Amino acid sequence: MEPGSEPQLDSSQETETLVKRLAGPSSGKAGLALDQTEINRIIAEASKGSKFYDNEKRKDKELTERINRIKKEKDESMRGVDIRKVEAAVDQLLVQLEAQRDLSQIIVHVDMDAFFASVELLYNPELAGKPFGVGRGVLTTASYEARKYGVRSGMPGFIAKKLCPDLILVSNNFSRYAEMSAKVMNVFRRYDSNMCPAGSDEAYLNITEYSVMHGLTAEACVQEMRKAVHAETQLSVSAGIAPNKNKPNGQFQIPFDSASIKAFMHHLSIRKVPGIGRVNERLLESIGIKTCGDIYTHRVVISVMDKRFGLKFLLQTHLGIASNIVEPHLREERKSIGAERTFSSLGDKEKVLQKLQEIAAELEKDMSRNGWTGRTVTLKYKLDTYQVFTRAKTFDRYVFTKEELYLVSPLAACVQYYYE
DNA sequence: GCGGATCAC
DNA sequence: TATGGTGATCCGC
Repeated sequence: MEPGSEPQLDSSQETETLVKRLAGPSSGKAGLALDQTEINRIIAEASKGSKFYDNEKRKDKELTERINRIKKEKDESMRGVDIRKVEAAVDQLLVQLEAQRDLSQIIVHVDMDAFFASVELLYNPELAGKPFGVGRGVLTTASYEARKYGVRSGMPGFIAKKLCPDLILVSNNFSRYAEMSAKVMNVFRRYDSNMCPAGSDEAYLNITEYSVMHGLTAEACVQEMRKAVHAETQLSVSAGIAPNKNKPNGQFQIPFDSASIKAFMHHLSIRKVPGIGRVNERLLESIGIKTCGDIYTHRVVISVMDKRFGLKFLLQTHLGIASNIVEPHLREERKSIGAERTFSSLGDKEKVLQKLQEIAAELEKDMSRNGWTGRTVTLKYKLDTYQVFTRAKTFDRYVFTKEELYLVSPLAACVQYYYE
């Protein structure tokens, strides 16, 4: 490689991935926007020069380097591999996985349409038909009119305004959302008493029993349930019906047979698979995988690098096989509880310690309300460069008071360290 | 057990 | 001018 030619290549490649990264994790998810390339350019332009931009650039560079290391690792791992033999072994595993496919359960994934925005519309009908975003600082959701401009949840308000100058911004009203969420969840529960909420606006249901008991098809059940939600809350809900929890895209029932499911998966972007985020999308793309169909094509590489890519998971994804067990999270299964806050500026050490005490007090309140406790206390702190650090300490006894959380924890020591 | 990363919502 | 909060999991020490 000529000195001078490589950096050029790197920097142009870096720009493309960086511009995409800056657009945020939920960009390009729904194809509502007119011109995603132009939108991404505007976002990148608005971000340029900020510390946030610099941090994203740093992370993008680190990821690119990681990918280059993995590519090298791949070349080394593939040397001397008996491709036919590995293919045969993987194909054998596919046969085994296919034999375990269970089409007996009717799983429904329900998702409220633009939930927070829809609730705001109920309280303020003036907003109907207008582009608006919910949330100050960072948006929690955007109306469909705003989405046409590329406005997305997780996007800072000032960038959303650049994309859509007429955008109206309204504040979050979390108590309203909680109230409406409870109403909606109660409707869902009538169709599956064991349904599993996934956040405030989503849930998984197993309606097998309900449809048998009422002599209804899955589609009829879901139709009825969606009508009930709308009648009781004026909110609309989309649903995907499948033999497992990997929802089809949008409102849709997939036929309950192996061939149809595999055909559906074939062109599905790997990014749609739960658990494959922006990073894994790039890692998989680097070995030629963009769709779930590509998994089969590249099965030998995945198999040889099983530890990095997870062969079994990807083969199941290729086949469209996923968990079909729906159960609510039990209280005892809770692993952690926390509180965090972002400050625009925090002042001196005394101010920082005071804020830490306030957060510890808030956490104590949350913990005592439900009788939660734990042995490991973790401090997470973010610098104004957006770099995030954690420091944790495990005690030989359970802690729960704010004094313990604050004083007995490593928090104070870390802040001390940062200031000295 | 610790710290960094990734992911979903 | 300016980019969130909560909880879970995995990997490599």
